[in-house]
Amino acid sequence: MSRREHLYNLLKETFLLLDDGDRRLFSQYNLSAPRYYALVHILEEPGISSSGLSERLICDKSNVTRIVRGLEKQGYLYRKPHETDGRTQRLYLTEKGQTICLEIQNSHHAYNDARLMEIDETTRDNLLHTLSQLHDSLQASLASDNIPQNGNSSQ
Amino acid sequence: MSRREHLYNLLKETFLLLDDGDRRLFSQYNLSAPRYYALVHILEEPGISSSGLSERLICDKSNVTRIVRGLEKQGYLYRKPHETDGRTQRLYLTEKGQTICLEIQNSHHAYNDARLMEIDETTRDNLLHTLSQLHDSLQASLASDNIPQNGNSSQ
DNA sequence: GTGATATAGTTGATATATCAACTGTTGTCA
DNA sequence: TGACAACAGTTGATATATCAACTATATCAC
Repeated sequence: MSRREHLYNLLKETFLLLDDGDRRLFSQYNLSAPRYYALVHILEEPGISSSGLSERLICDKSNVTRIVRGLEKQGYLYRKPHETDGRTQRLYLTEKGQTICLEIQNSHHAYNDARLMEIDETTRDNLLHTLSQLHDSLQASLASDNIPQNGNSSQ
Repeated sequence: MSRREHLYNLLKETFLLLDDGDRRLFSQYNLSAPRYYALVHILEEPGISSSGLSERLICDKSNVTRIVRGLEKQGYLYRKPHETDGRTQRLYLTEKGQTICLEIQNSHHAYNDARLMEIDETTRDNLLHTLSQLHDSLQASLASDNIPQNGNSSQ
């Protein structure tokens, strides 16, 4: 396996490890990751619309419809029609929703601290720096739509 | 935002950029990432069982049932009952399946080379090294089931 | 050999994700 | 003002993912 292929696999696996830990953490509170992040965004911007939320969650708005419905059923948020725009609904956390969101935020931060404190500070700074470079370069390459084309588009 | 929180977000975003590029690449061939990786594993180990495949894909075997069904419908694989074990089915790629899998593998490798060649070699080696440390440390921490417990399991 | 147990694979329920199509509302502009 | 485009949100179809429950076969223990 080439060095670059190795780096690719390492990045994916490292993410999956982080993600798996997150999933386990959130599930202790009977929440999925998407539902938790929806709560966080509404906490940061009470009254946000579904469209606004879909931009922040970087997902389709139809997905937000369903996530919001679930959180509403759990009693963590409620909707109010927009004062002037009849198309829009504003999203707010209930008290229960605020409480649980803050609680999970705390334990998530603590968890991240614990997980990422295992490696020493020099390594961490180093990683931060080099990863930033890769991140920016990937972002630039995606923005320029730099995906290899295949000639014979096999259906 | 703390340095550790920053590193966490950076890792997630970098992965998402890689993943988004992958998704776009595979979709040029009318395949999803899970279907593509299923093909790769069957190519590497012809005759593998669904259970074996679910271990390699790290997902539930019921998920494999559905992915295999889709690939069968696309004409990329076929099943044969196991010679001695009546419970097991063996999975094989059709010629069409082999062809497309090899084709995508090539363009995926080329794509990875291109994406990851943007950063210079020193940075890449450095990243590889530090990321390895983090990866191993995360793996160890997950293995020891090191997830913060919440006292009041709010349901 | 038979009875308990484990394994392989499927199905059903549900959540998440996308895309396409649709309903209403708002905004534009001629 | 009245047609038309843009936008907000929902629903339906489909794919992916999990878990629980089930069938059928295999294996182990006695």
